[in-house]
Amino acid sequence: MSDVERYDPLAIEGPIAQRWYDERTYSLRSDPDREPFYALTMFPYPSGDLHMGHAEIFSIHDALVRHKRMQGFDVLNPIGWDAFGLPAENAAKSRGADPRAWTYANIEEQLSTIVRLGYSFDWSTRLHTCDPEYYRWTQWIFLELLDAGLAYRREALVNWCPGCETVLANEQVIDGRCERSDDVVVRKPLTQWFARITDYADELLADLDTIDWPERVKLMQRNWIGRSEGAEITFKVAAGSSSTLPDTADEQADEVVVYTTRPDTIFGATYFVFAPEHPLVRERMAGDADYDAFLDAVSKRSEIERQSSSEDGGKRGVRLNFDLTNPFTGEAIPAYAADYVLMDYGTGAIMAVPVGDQRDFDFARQEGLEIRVIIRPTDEDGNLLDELDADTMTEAYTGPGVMVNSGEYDGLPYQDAKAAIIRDVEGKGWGSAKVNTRLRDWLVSRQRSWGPPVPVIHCPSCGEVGVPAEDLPVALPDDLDFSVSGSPLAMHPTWKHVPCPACGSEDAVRDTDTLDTFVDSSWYFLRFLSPNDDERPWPKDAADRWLPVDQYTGGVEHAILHLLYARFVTKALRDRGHLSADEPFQALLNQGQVILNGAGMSKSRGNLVAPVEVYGTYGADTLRATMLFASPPEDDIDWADVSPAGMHKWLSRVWRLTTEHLADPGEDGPDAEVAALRRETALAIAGASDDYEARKYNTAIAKMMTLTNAVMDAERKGVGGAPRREALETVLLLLAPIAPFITEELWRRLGNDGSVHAQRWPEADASLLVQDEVEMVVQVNGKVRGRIALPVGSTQDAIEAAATTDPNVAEHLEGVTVVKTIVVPDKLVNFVVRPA
RNA sequence: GCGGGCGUGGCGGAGUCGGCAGACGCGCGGCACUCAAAAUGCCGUGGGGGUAACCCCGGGUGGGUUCGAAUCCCACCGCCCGCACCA
Repeated sequence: MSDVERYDPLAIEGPIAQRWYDERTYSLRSDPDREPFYALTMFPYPSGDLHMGHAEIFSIHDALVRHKRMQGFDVLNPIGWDAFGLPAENAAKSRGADPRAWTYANIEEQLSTIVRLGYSFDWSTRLHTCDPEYYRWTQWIFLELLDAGLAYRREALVNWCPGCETVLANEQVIDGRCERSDDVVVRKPLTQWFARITDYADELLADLDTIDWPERVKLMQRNWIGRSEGAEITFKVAAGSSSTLPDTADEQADEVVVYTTRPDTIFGATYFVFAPEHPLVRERMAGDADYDAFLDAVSKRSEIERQSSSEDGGKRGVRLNFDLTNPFTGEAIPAYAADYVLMDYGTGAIMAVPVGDQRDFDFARQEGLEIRVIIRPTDEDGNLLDELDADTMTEAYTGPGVMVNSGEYDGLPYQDAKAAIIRDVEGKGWGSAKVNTRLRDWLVSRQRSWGPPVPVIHCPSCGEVGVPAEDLPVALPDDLDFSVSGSPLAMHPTWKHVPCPACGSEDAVRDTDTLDTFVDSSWYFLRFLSPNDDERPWPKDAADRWLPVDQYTGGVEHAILHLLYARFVTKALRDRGHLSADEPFQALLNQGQVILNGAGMSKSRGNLVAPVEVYGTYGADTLRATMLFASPPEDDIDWADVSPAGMHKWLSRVWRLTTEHLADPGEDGPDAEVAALRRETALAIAGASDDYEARKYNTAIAKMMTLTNAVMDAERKGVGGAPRREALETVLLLLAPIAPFITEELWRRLGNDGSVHAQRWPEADASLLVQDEVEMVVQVNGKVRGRIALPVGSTQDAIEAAATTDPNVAEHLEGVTVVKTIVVPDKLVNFVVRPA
């Protein structure tokens, strides 16, 4: 044993990695005869060196990619960096670093680790979103949206993060806090750029059914879109309302539209609620001290406080100085303003039905308002249940029922009443059916400066003018002062002053906001199709060949943000004629996290395990294989539970078995043992192939381990020569996508031509998989009492006969009566007995 | 509160069209090699009983369906994730 070379991964891996990089070994062949396969992993943000999370996702992704290549696919496997964003700017602010230099230094560091770990990206596709050659086209996409009417600027109550000094999209606010900095977000009225993602809400919802994504991600998107069907109904301000205003308000102001998903409950609307900031309320309550105090209190409260007030059930509101008329009952009902109605959903006003809505119920109880029963509960089948009692009920009733106290609708099941009332509302001109979504338009502008400038010029006479395509990119100046508070770009002394492209006015200024990083990443998978093309963002025929991405891998943290935006941008670009795909990513895999002792690894916790600690000791193959063997890709990996040392031991065994075989191939050995090993080889191929298809790399590795165990077992029984070589080569082929270095090195040492990674994926010899004899289990009353060996396809009679000859089975059949015999061919036989 | 998912050895996990529970590995114990250790290899390893053949128990808990349940159904317990006043 001492005469063969030991497995020394640190010696063999580096040179191979460097060669793959230098020779661009994995650059796309783009062979039209091969079936295309677009494999994409979420491109990294260059925050520093690669961490364990990157290593895991890349290890999963690379196993998939290398397997697909061996299967003969023309694999597009690009890599780039999501290189714009706030950390670079923060580094500039806190330590005076140049954001560009900081970013590129981090990219180089990550790149060298990626190369070292043997991930087979196509380096010719490399891009960075902060390069002018890239963001030129990000700006072009914004102008496409602008031209299509899908980008617009308006004032809105938006989320402002004081820490980041910028606005945020709704999707970036988690529990009232900034998803980046964790600062409490405040609501401010500001004029901002939005993308009209709500135009695509229905399609974004419907097309979820066409893509192969984890159900929970699809569910999260469905919930986020939040589609609901209901009606908009107009309520009039009641005549004789105690308005303190002179009766000069125009007619429009005397009507209020509400959105409701339960028009059927309108006879139970006993009061009315406006959002505190509702314009009609502002107008009619102007000068009212109580209202002003209320509005002031509400606007000062953060989202967090609003939520905590909902937890204790408290809702704050004030009675307004007018009533509204319920169009169906003709009754005047009191109007309130309350913080539980939101200005930016529906119409900012609701009809309150306390009997059927928990929030309305809570508020009614709190304010002593009438709760009117207009529904008689039923079960799912329409059978009547006990009547509700407004005085004693403790919560709203939201289940099925039939209408009562609802005029001509009495007796109708609630769904029928909903349809009938919507019909009548439309007939009488009081409103119409309406679909609403929770999804709001995507706020894309940011008051930061390490991002693509919004390519718009504001002209005093022409208004908002898109920068002409030939003037792109609108480049960032090199001399931004990041030490200022606020936006460095806006503070720059000269940059924003340009003549208007339309009229030439010298008073025009550039928009000084930048586009959010999620705009950069909403289309990068398209730029990968022709990253160096300076004529166009991508060729349409390439998009049609490669899209949608066949397999996308990445973290579930992007379940809504990035994935929703990319879907929207894809659909918008499709409608502009730039591509044909309806969806960007056909299949999605969310890998689990790498954690330590049950807690996420993070710098702040101080529990980071750096990849280099593993590959610096055991090599990249061990790091990669350890991650894949630990669990299925979707599951979290607790680094405290895994054993790189154990994986290294097995890889060393593969090395030793192969090098020992080379040193002394030996003879084939006894026929029966040769047959057994060849069968194990075929089983490993069949099993591992299925596992690769199911992306269960942990069990695929287990099958390779079983085969190496079989090789050692066979060796003890005198098997060497060709059968052993075949088994060992099989291990190398099956392992190549997971541990690319050791397999490459051993494949070469075995004297084979070419790279192991250029081989065809092995196919199992089907004739070796079929057996002519099977072991069957014999049960008595469902308990295993024996095993018998029988030819495959034995008849029931033969099986029963053989089963009863087993001594232990016979013993259990003694003194009892067999009442039934269950035979599952080639699997088991079960005698059902009872005492005689 | 609403929605979704998951509970299998000391550990990671296999097995889930109902049909041999615990593949594979880690850890642990024993043995071989060695002066010794490391490395490597071999044997064992869910719990209990038995010299053994074997027997009993065992899949979060409790029920149910079935010849047969980790797998299907119901209830409960625990954990994880998402959403959270969206009318």
